[in-house]
Amino acid sequence: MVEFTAIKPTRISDSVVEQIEEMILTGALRPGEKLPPERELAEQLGISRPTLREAIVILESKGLLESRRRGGTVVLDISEAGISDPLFELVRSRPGLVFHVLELREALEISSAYYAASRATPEEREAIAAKHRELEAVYEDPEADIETEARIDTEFHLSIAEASHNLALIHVMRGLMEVLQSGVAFNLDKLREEPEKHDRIKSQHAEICEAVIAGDPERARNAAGRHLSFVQDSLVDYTESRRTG
Amino acid sequence: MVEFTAIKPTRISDSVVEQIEEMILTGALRPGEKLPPERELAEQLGISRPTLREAIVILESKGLLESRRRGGTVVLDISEAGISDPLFELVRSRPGLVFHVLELREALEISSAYYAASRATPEEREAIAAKHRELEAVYEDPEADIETEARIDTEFHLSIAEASHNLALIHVMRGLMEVLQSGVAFNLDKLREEPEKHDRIKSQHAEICEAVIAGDPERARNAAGRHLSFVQDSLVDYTESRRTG
DNA sequence: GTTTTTTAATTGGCCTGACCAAAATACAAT
DNA sequence: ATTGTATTTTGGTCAGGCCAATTAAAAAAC
Repeated sequence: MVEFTAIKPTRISDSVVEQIEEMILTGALRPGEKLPPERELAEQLGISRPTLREAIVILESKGLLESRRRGGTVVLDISEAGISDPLFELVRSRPGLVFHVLELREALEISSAYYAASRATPEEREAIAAKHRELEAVYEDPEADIETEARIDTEFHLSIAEASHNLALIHVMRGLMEVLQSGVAFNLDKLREEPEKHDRIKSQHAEICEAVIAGDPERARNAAGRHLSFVQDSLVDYTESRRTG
Repeated sequence: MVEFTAIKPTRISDSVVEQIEEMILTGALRPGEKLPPERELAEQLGISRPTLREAIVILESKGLLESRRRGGTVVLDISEAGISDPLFELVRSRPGLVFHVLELREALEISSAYYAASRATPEEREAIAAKHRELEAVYEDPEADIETEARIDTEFHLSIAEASHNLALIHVMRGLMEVLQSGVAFNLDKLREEPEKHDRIKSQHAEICEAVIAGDPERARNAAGRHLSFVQDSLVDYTESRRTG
């Protein structure tokens, strides 16, 4: 008995998607270029407008096109598209989910800190301390840009996760931090611009660092919890204030 | 000078995409389930069929739905859609990582229970209670096979995660439970065969359930923590005893 | 009575044609 | 010249219809 794979009759809109996708990828359609108006293009392709629109909205959801009323449909920059993690896509398309991700991060950081305090090797403790010193240095440096600070911050937290000796935890944390940093980080960065909050974050980092290095799991866990709660609350405040005034 | 961010008038099809997407991600729409016929659904949503179709083809291109002529539109298995999770492969190749996954699960369950107790709607609380009753019934049924019990068990825990209203949490929990169930479940199932431990798990489930339904976040969090700690410890015991004797 | 064939109903795929509203342009008025 | 007002372009949406695949029911054949 031979096995046959189910065949899917190609939908007309799907082949249009492929066609335009290829034109964009090969450079036949360059970023910024404008597609013909829907009515016109539909006629050129010999299909109806609703069908063409199906293709267009798909390409739009893929981040390859953008349509504006009266403005036509333009090709976007491909370099801004990409990344396959479904979670990433989700958050990118719906910024409100940052809070979900932060809650998840809180859960993970608490565990990370706890296990790191219990299990970290002397080398790992030293690595964490080193990252923390680096972070403090960036804090003091008026020249340092916000992006560098965010990167070091992330690395500091990841170094703790790594010391937890839990591959699953590390795996998820890595993905999470990536999501938070690319495309959403601007939100978090705003926090750093408020000196008062900046200072509290600084001391929270120090506390986590000390607890982990001292090998006090309970204290590390609590410190991590406080830190993430504070970040969440601050972000809520910021979002609120921007919304209302 | 105030800064204004460009606003894009939401397209109807996009909001439908979000709506259905969320229903799938939260589990309101389960894999295999069939959507109403396009004409009917369009009427329910108060929109036209072409517009609804735009939403459907987008979801199809994302791998969340599949439409067949005459067959209707069905929800695909999200886990099969994004095969990409490396965690799965990792655990498969190294069974020792079950403990890592269990620790991660502990972190997630604690948060899930906490937020579920805070945020669950009456419907969700009832759903959780129903799953728990189902689980209790399986406990009593001497005919029930271990596999069914494991499945219901998983569903019970997932129903709590879903009530947390946190998509990121749900997303990771789903993947985790799948990893635990396929290929590693045999380990956990052994626990059920020891009557004494079985009973304790049973009462722990009851406690989590009660706390979540009562809306007591602290108690829910603690109950979840105790449960997962116990599962971990039991598994350590079992692994030890098998290794030494 | 069981199997095969025919028929009918359901449902996604596609089309035509139209109206609306946002936005850019051209034009008129101040 | 600047402001205000039509006009036109163009995406967003709707309405209703036809086609074709597929399944389920009914009829026919065995």
